[in-house]
Amino acid sequence: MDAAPATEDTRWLTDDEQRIWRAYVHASTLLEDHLDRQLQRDAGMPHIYYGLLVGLGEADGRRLRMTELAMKAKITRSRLSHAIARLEKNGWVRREDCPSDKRGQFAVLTDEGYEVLQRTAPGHVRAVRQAVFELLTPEQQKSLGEIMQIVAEGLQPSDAGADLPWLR
Amino acid sequence: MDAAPATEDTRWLTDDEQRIWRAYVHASTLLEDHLDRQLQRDAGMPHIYYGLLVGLGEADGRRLRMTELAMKAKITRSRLSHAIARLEKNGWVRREDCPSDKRGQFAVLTDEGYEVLQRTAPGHVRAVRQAVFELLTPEQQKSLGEIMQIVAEGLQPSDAGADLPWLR
DNA sequence: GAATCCTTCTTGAAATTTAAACAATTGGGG
DNA sequence: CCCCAATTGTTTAAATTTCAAGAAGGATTC
Repeated sequence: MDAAPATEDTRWLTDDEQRIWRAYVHASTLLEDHLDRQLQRDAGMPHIYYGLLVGLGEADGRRLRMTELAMKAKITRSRLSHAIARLEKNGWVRREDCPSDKRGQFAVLTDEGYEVLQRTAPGHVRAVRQAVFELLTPEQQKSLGEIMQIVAEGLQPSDAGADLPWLR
Repeated sequence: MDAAPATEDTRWLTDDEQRIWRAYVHASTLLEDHLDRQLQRDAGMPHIYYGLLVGLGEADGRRLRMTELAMKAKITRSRLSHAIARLEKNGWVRREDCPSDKRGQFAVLTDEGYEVLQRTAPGHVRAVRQAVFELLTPEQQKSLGEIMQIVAEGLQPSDAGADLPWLR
């Protein structure tokens, strides 16, 4: 809990940058709250848990290794362990041992979990549409995608091009 | 935990919309995690708590009614109560009774809290710069601000124009 | 001024997340 | 084969958030 070097003068945010940053923080907070409530009400789980079911639903055999799922969802393995335990209690996911690696576990979407997904997906898509896409012009949508792609890449550089080390 | 009307065909997200939405979800997740870790490490508190101190620091007399602070930070009063209790233990905030409303409480930034803010703000600003502003063109920054402003307004309509009810 | 509803804030319990530590297994060198 | 570092996933406890309920003061109504 130490501090940052105050030696050199800090380059503060300009007024414009402040407005932009605050708009982002507020909007993302409100949006996440909104979607959490929508899904908690209609599907009985928070947004991140819903994302786990979606991830499994899209995977081959509706199953994924824990680590893969954690990476896909951008959460820690620890957090995933707890989340899957909860979803298992709901009967929406089950675990299976990995044959080729005795340490490994698969998280598998159950039929019941798949039904939950089918039943609740329309409402969630509608919520996202109403909160975001219906309010933005096509240009703004495109811009949002590009911006978020850049930010994500900055925080979690993908290995695209990792086989071309001389380009780095 | 009921579902949404599957009667009418759902209007799913297009491929483009999917990409945009996923980019947003991933980037915002990564960014919030990143800032939480940065502030937890350097300031000993999560991002939202830091925002509370900032809110108080900017207020007249470095104090705000609980409800005002909760609205400014976009969190529930309950969550704020717990958060302020924690910040009080740290000695960074103290509570004071409101003279004009016996139900009311002020959250007041202490000198110690102010110092924490001063000491840690440069590092936080740097983190935000590095993760966002340095990666975006001026046009993208402007666009981001506009988009987030729109989304926030959609989820939490301000009362701008509330005195012109005939316009609604 | 009494009844009633609303607002303000807190509380306690349950759910979730974080952080750190751990067991089990794998894979690579020597 | 043996040693050792890295990987995989879980577990525990502490911190935080959510949810529902409630205490207390204020505001409105009649």
